[in-house]
Amino acid sequence: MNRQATPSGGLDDFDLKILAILQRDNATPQREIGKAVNLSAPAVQRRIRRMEESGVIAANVAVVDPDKVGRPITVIVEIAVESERVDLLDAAKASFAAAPEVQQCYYVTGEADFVLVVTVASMAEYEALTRRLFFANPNIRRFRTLVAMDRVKAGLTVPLA
Amino acid sequence: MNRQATPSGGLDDFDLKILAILQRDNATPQREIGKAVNLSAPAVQRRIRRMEESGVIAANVAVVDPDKVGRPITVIVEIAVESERVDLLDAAKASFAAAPEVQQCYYVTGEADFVLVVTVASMAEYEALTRRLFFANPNIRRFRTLVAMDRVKAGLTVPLA
DNA sequence: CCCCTCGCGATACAAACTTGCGCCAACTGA
DNA sequence: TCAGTTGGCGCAAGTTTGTATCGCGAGGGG
Repeated sequence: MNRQATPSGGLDDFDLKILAILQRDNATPQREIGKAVNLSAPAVQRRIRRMEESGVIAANVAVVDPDKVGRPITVIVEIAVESERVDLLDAAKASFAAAPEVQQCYYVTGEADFVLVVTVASMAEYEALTRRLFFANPNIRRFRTLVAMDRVKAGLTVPLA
Repeated sequence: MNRQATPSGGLDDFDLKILAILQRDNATPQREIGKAVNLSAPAVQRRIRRMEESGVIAANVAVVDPDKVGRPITVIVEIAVESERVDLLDAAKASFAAAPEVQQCYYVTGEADFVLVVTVASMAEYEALTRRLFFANPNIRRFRTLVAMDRVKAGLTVPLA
């Protein structure tokens, strides 16, 4: 085991460099990655596979521009619940997670209980979503809507080392 | 022009189906995509290329699990500014966008002016970030921190049609 | 001191992508 | 109505890319 100086997760510097490249563009040929990190293509391939199997790489996806597919509106929603009973929270989580308009959902501490990032085609659609997800759930005490005027930055990139 | 019934963007049903697949897994072979949508592999390839060039597909990336690379903490930050002067807002946007810990940044209407999604390794790192991004900027009036206890759902998937 | 294990590099193979070509359908304008 | 034009599809060949196998060298433990 010569994977040296691994601060966490069993990843060495090679893995981190490969991840950084894949995070930016996962269509990069393995040979090119190998050249960039001074490793052979098969070695790169083995490391990628290992990271996919271990879940370090959770998915390989295409990022779609919401504006270009008729979904120009992003809203952030803060939600406060009545009761923090586990079953009720789980039900809320499940309903949020099941909605395709909900890109992201975080259960948080602080003045709110949930924060949602939602993509919709129109405010009418958002209004319909509020009925379906919020007003229909008696455990939701109130929610606060913040409409995004500018999507300054939107990604899932994780800083590496 | 037989691209029929295109509600927006010049995309037909084939394109949308292809997008739906690529959004879930962009390593899917084109041949397999072709079989799924009843098109030949080259046709799929042409459509993908066109969508990449037109920006419908903004990027092809690997999604990295933050937990697995030593960044277990996600926080949502709401920021209120003093002045809405354009140059000051742009400066703030630029500073947020430049920070690698900031995954997402939205400029919003409502009680807050910005919403940030931030990934950090520890609260100490977050504290350092607040100094660097918030306290160092006199135009930031106040900020509210919501620490995520559960990342219920986190993606960039856009609902299609 | 030797053996065992593990990872890397090189090569060979298989699969996927990419390109060029001919065909067909739909739109345009006379 | 009909010819011209445009744009997309499928097929097949060429090329790139990904994948498996082998042997080698470097630690670690018996």
